Formats: sequence, C-alpha cells, structure tokens
Amino acid sequence: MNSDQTFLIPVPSLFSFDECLWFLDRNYDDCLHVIKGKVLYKAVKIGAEPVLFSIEAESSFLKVTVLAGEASRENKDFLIAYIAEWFDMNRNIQPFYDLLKTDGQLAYMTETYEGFRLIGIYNIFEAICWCIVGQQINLSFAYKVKRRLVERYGEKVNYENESYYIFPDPEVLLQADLQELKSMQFSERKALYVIGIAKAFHEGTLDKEAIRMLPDFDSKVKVLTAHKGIGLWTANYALMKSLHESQAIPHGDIGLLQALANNGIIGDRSETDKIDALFSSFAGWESYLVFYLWRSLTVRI
DNA sequence: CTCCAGGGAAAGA
DNA sequence: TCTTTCCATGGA
Repeated sequence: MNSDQTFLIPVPSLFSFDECLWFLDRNYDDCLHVIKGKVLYKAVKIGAEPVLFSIEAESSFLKVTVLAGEASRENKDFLIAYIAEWFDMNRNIQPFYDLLKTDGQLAYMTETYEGFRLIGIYNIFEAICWCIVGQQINLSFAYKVKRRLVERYGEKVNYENESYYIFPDPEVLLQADLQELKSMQFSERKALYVIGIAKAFHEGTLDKEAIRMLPDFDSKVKVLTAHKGIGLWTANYALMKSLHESQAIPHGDIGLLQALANNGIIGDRSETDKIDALFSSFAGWESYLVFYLWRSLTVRI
C-alpha cells in the first residue's frame, strides 16, 4: 500500500477501537460497513466522490487507508473529521466515568466497557430513515429492510470482490416508488414517511447544520418532530447519533427499559420516577448513559 | 395461537 | 389531554 494513501489518527484516553468494532459487529447484518477480522471498511461520499477507506488499530493510533477514490489532502482531512465524529473522539468522557463510579449499580461499566464511545451516524438523513425503518419491529428484520433499501437506491464502491454501499441521498429517495418500497416490506405509512423526510431534506426544511445552530435542545426536538414519522424517540435518537447531543434520551425505548431492568434500576416499566432520578443524576451525560445501558444488553444471534 | 420487537399517527373517548 | 388502534413481519 502506497504510504500516502495511509494516515494515522491519535486516539484519546478512554477510547477503545475494540469496543467500536463490538458495537458495529453485533451479529446484525448492517449493510453500511464491513468488518473483516479487526479491520473496518466503509464507503462515504465526499462531495460527489465515493471514497472507500479502512480503519484498524495501531498502538495508540487508528491507521486509516484510502482504498478507492482520491487520497487527496482534502479527502484525508475530511476523513479525519469524519472518523473523529463517527467515534466521538473529540470528547473528554472522564467526567462521565466519574459519575458512573459513584453509581451503586452501574460502576462496573467503567471497567467492563472501558473506552466505549458513542458511535454516531454522520448522515442525519440516514439516521432518521433508519429510525423509521426500525420503528416497532425487531432489529434483525429492520436491518433486512434497510439492506433492501440501500442496495436498491444507494451507490456502491466495488473493491476486491466486495460491494461497499453508501446510503442513498434524499434526492434519490424522494422519487422512490411507493409500491416498490412496500414490496421491500415497508409498511405503507413508513414508506410515505421516508419519502416525506427525503423531500424535507431536499427542500431544506430539514438540514443538519441548521438544526445544529438552533439555540437549545428543545427547539431541535421541536423542528424534528414537526415532520411526519419523527416522534420524540426518533428525534432524540437522531440528535444523539448524528449531532452528538449530550442530553438525548429516547423516551420509551424498549431496549433502554430492558437495560434499566437488567441493571436493577427499575422493577418494571412503570417506574418512571426511578428512571427520571437516574437521568437527573447524569445531567449532561444522558446520551452516554443511554449508550452504555444499550451496550449492556446481550445481543440475540 | 398470542405476544412483542430500539414508535408514531390518527381516531376515539 | 389521555387512551386505543393499526401498521408488517418474524421469532419466541
């Protein structure tokens, strides 16, 4: 491999690439990245150019290799920022660990999941579509539906007998055929939501940077939930995963409730006062608390 | 067969 | 404002 196609990103303290790989490879069939051994592959669009890259750990660095597309200075700079955002590397999570260590039931997480970071979804349109696809159905089925959508409408990079898919742009999905989406086992309503959200992004009613600039968390939620298909759960999920908001709680999330029960925080799902008390003691780190609770869920195969 | 999955909108009370 | 119903499908 030509050396100028490769570069290193220093990792912060309390960062584990193995935990990144664990999260991205939980026996689910995610079509938007590939893991081979301990090497992670992903394709992204930089401007109009599809770029395929790999990431692997190398001592206290991540080694990134551009496999397809230009390894220009601009593209490398984009990838450095992209990966730092994807793995939430620019955040000091020590204060979160200090809070966890004071918690009677959750202190174990600082050791068991040491260095686990909030793995993001850079593309907020993708994050919202993923939420809509996954609403109220089991995750393995949701991943199947997402794969059908991406393989039909997304671009791909072919490299060494493997296809690496990129989530389709709003401009493509807003023209998607309703009947075709239904044939991919979208419910009619979910198909209409996805098309509607695609239109909103195309028209600029929804825009990642515009939402980021809003003055407070509640107004960001309000802008998102104004659109059909985005409820409170989806808004919080998108703000957590795509804008890396620290105070997002996907209220009512079934996995979150399960994790709270597993960890002895609640006896049953009606004990909302105990949930509120826990989250208020993690003020400013609600998103990380949710993510670590999700981390503690055992994954079905 | 019934119930429920990383919800949300629309209708009904 | 609160509660109920429907959605699509697969697995338990």
